[in-house]
Amino acid sequence: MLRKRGERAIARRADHEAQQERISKAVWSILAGKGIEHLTIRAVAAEAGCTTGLVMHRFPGRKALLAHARDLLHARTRVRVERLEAEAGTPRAALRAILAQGMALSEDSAQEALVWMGFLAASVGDEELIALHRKNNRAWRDRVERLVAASAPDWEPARVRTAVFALVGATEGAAQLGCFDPASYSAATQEAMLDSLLVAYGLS
Amino acid sequence: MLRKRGERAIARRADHEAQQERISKAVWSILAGKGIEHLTIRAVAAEAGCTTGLVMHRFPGRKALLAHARDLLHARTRVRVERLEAEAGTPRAALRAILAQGMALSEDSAQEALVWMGFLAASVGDEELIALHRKNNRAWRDRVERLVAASAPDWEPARVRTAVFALVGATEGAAQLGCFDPASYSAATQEAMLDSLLVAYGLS
DNA sequence: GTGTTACCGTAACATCTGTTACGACAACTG
DNA sequence: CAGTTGTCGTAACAGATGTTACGGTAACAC
Repeated sequence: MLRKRGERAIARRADHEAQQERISKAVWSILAGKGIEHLTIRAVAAEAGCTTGLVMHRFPGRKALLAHARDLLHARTRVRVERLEAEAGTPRAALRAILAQGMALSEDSAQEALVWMGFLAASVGDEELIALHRKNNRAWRDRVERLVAASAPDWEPARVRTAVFALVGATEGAAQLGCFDPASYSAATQEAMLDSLLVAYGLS
Repeated sequence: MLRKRGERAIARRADHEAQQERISKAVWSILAGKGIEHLTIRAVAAEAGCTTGLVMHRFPGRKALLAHARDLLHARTRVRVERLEAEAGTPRAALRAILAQGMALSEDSAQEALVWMGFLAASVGDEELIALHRKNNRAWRDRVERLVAASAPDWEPARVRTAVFALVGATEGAAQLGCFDPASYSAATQEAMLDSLLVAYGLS
């Protein structure tokens, strides 16, 4: 078995985190492929290539499964976005890059959009999951807000905030439209929309 | 019992349509309140104040339940939007009115946004329901496109289309953000965003 | 070797799910 | 008065679902 943590080999210690990650990826896969109605413990176990026993040994229950998968996806998105931001030369380039990353431009990002929507749908009527969503979403909005403020330093805060709302809302909406009707909203169409939006707000 | 259709009284004929409507309203209610995971025949029957038997007598199955509830909501939205459009003095006023109607400005419209998201989440992995979504959504987009074209007659079609995409996407995204985090995205914030968007695109 | 401990798969459990079948009841016809 | 027909509630069914419990196995300690 794997033995990782610490310099000295701690015995009989399976790599719980790696298992949680594998299981969470299975959650994403099912959420994107079959929808939340088919997200069952058994389906997750089958997708992850393990038994329902292992799933239940790693997570206390179905809700924890959803919460962890959500947090993990958020963490992954964050590092990706931070890299994009670091690689960008200017705040405006960074802004465009991270907004584009949030749309359904590729097969992968379209699937991710479906996953986010699944999490959202699962949190209806569940204050705990809604709180998770709000926290993650506010972090996202703050990031966009910071970049907009850096891109237009002379704007008043209120103007920044409405522009951020428009950008965040439009990209989120575009991702949704794009992954349910890619024929109408192709990647090129989405990018054209984003660019026109940035031009319209004077942020291009 | 009620007897409606035809000039001659057709006997023993319950008002199926009214029952379907009542049941569909129960579907909306559950979708907005508890989420799609709790949308069961029994929950719908309880919410509608009838038995599961009646639900199954009115609809061939659960999917038909969803499809009808979705179509009915679309039809209701359409008449509401058409009235708004008719009451508006100018294409630009009509455009703003119908876009505002699609956001989460009131408690009712926030619930509706949740219902739409529930339908969307339910259609993941189901080509039949996705087709329904595409049809309805394209009709919505075409309506916005017509109004944008009327508001800016000298625009090229491509420019119209990207603006429409931005408007439709932003309002859809705003509705989603608004109903999950009303503290961050109040009605006033949403309206300010819409107005700034219309100004930015030269459609105000 | 024996004992111990972590790991995790199997199987069971109670509950819930969509759906079907049957029967009772009421309204209408003749 | 039957006889017929539409209406719809009750109860059952098979399958799925989240969760729990138990047992076996392998790695380690001694």
